[in-house]
Amino acid sequence: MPLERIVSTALQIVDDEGADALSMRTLAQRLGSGTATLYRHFDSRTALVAHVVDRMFGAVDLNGDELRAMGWQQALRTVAHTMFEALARHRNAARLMAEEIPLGPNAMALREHCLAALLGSGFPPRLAAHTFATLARYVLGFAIQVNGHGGGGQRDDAHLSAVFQSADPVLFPATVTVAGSMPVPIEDEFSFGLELLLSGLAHLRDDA
Amino acid sequence: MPLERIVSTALQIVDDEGADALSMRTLAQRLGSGTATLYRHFDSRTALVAHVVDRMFGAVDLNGDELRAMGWQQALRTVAHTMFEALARHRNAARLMAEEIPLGPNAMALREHCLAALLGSGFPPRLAAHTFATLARYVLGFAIQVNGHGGGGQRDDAHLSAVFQSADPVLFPATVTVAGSMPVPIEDEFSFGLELLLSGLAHLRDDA
DNA sequence: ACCTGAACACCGTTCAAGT
DNA sequence: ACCTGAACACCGTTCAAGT
Repeated sequence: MPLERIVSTALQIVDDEGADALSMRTLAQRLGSGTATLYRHFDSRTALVAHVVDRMFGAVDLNGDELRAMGWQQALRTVAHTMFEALARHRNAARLMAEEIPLGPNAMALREHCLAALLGSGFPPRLAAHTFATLARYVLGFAIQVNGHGGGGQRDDAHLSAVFQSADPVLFPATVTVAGSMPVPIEDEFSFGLELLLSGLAHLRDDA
Repeated sequence: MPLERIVSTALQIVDDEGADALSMRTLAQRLGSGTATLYRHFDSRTALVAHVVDRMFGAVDLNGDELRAMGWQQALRTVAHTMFEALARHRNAARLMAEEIPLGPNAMALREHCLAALLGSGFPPRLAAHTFATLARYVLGFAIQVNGHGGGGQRDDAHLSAVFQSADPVLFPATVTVAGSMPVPIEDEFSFGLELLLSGLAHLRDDA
C-alpha cells in the first residue's frame, strides 16, 4: 500500500465530502483496508493530516529564479495569490492547517523561495522573517475562513447580506448603511488587504 | 438551568482543557445534568459554540463615542488590539470561530462601533466595509492560529527555531540565514502586519 | 514481516419513559 | 411542562491473532 495513495485518497475525501468526513474508518474502507493498516504508515490521524496539508502545498510550484527576477513586491504578490489559489482549490482542507505551522517538504520549499527573493532584494534577515511570517499567516488566515460548501457551514452571501440589511437601524445605523457592500467577496477582501500590506512595506523601505 | 451558566461553563472547559475537551457529555456532567437537557437549550453543538464565541466578544467593550473621537487610524488600532487580546485570552476557544462569521449580539455591536468610526471619518461605505472586513479577518486569522498550550499542539518556539536552524543549508540557504529570527513571536507579527495595513490605508486615503 | 477483526473508550444526537 | 437514562450510529486508537 503506497503511502502516496493513502494521502491522495484522504485529500479526495476531504475535497468531496468535507473535513469532518475524513475518518480513519472511512479512509480505510475507501482503500479496501482496515484502520489498523493505516497506523502502520502514520503514527496518528494528526500525522496523516500533516501529509495531506503538505500535499496541497505541492500544487504551489514556484520557480525560485523567476521569483527573484521579478522584484520583491511582485514576488510577494505572486506567492500570496498562488498560495491562496492552491488552498482555495481545496477549501475544505484549508482548515486542517489551523493547528500547526506547516513544516512538510513542500511548505519548506515555498518558504525558502520566498525568503530568498526577499534577501536577494536587500531585505535584512529580521525584516525578511517578519515579512514572510506576516504574509503566510495572512494567507492561511484567509484560507481557513473560506467556508466550504460541503458541511453545514455558513449561510450563503445573499442570506448574510439580508441579515445585515435587516438589522435594527436604531441599534446598528452604520451596519445598515454599509450593508449593501457586505459581505465583501472573499477574493476582493484578500486582494484589498494584500495590496495594503505591500503598500505599507514599500513605504517602510522608502523611509529606511 | 440558566442558559448563561451553560455557556460560561462551556467556555471554562475550553479554556482549561482545550477545544477538543468540550463534548456535550463533559459539559452535561460538569453541570450535574444529562446531554439531552442541553438539547433543550441549544439545537446542536454548533449553536452552543456560537454562544461561546459571542461570549468572548463580550469582553471587548469599546465605547463607540470614544472610538469616534480618536480618529480612524487610532480607532482601528484600538479595535484590532482589543479584539486580539480578548481572543488571545481564550486561545483555546479562538479556533471555534473558524467556521462562521460571528453574528452574535456582542460581535454585531463591535462591528457597528468600528464601522461608525470609519464612516464618521469620511470613509465611503464601500471602503468602510472593505476595511472592516479585512481588519476583522486579519485579527481572527491570527487568533485562530495562536496555538493553545493545552492539547498536544505545535512544539514550542525554541524547538521550532531549532528545526529551521538545522535545515539543510544547501537546500534551504535563505531559511537558515533567517532562522535566528524565526519563529517571529506572534504579538510582534501581529503588530507588524497591522501597522502595514494602517500605513497602506493612510496612503490610499492620501491619494484619493 | 506484514496485515486485520474485534475491542476499548469515547463522540453528537434522539426518544421513549419518567416526574 | 420539564427532565433524563439508555440507545443509535458513529469516532481514534490498540492489540491479540492470523497469514
